[in-house]
Amino acid sequence: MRKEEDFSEWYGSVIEKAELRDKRYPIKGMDVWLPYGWAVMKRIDQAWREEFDATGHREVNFPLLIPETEFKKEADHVKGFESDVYWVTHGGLNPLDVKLVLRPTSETAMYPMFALWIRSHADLPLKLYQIVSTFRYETKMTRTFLRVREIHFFEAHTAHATFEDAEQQVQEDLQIHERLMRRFCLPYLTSKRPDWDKFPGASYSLGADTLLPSGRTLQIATFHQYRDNFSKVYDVKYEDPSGEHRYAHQTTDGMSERIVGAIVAVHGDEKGIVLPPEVAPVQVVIVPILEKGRQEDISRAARELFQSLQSQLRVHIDERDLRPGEKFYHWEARGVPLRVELGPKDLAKGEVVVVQRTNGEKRSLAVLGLAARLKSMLELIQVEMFARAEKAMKDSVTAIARLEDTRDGINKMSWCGREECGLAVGERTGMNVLGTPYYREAASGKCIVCGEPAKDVLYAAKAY
RNA sequence: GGGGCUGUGGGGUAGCUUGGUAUCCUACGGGCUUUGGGAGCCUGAGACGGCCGUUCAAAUCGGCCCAGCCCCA
Repeated sequence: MRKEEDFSEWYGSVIEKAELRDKRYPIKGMDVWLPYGWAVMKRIDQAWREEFDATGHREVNFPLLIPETEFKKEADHVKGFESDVYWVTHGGLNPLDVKLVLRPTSETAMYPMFALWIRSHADLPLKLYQIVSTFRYETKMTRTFLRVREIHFFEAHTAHATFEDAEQQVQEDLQIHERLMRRFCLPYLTSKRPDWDKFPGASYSLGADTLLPSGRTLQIATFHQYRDNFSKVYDVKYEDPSGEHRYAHQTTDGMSERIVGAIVAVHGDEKGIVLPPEVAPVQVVIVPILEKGRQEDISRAARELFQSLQSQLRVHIDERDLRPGEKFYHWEARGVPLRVELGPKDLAKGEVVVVQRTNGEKRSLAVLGLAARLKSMLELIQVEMFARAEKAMKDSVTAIARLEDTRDGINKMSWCGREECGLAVGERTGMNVLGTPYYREAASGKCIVCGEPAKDVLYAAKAY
């Protein structure tokens, strides 16, 4: 199955072959995480924790249910979500007096508590995050990792004394993402979402979009500046040094299991998925090549090798009673970055054969000093995978001067900045307007819609 | 939001028009021989989405439900 020819079918089949998720669970949009898929997800969770812990965030865990009364306090927020949340309406057989919402995101769960926790400026900034399931009642077609009804979600929520501090937080979030996406080997474009498409309740929203091989973009992270929109509604106030009571300024930063979907889509090939070394649950798989009469010797050598590598790498030894070829296919489908083959010929020479998943290259390496060699190979693979994906994304950017010229990939155009023209881009091309580049690019020429002088660059693409 | 299509072992399918014994591939269990790219032979187990109806008899006909897919807005 070639991914360029039928991305949809390819995507589904590699997930199945790699045993990441089982989509046969009888609820639309709710797939079962299989051990290997969950292991990948946990690596990503771990990366999130490392980066956010290192920047002074603390992990919390809020209840899944939110009372309707809290949920409905912020008008724009409710409007954005009420049509696609799950409602809990009964306790046992009795209708509830106050219905409960399964969180679609946790602002309305957290902020009433923030109001209790934050008393003075000394309590700020408050920087928390959680990794939990959130729920959205998707009516459109669902797709594993990319559009689901139960979302494995990362959300960081912060509260600050001033707008400037909150802006500083957004900057920190962007830096965190720079590091995270290197680890995930996902290039992205950071856009300021147009006003009509910002997160419900936000002052402004930024989105990070990556490019999938289908030519469509996928949002893989969002950052929101709330100013005091939520704090006014949830009464999140602090006393400043002069004794004045002021509303906090808040931000959020969100990511999800879509990261896994993006990695699958961006890096996979006809053999299966290809995992970046940083997120691979197994970085090196050892396959002993047994030979009649020498099984014992070879097995022993393979186990010794396994022991010697174990403390430095995530390594697995495949001792199943299968032919080597079948094991090769098995681990390739799962995207393991390096395979180490150890057979009678290698044993005689004190070497192993190392095969790289990204390009299939084989090389013989001495067992002596192997761990260090493997580690440096993994580092190189990590860098190469990012670079290759980044090139593909950048190459897909097309500057267009007429709406009829849009094509797959990311379309770049000039815009006068008026909402009606921005909306027209979406309506007349069938594409999603991603927004204006966050890292400002000089606008030139005329607005692609009205022909007035351009004030901004606008990006648009078909999006998931 | 509107319209269309499809549900057969774990996965992929044939059979449905014209009602009667469910096909093949793959995966799976056991055994022996094998092992440097998906092994071979022997053997075993496994399915008509659910409910109701029509009928002597339903995978096949009808209704409802559930699930999945596609197209349009």
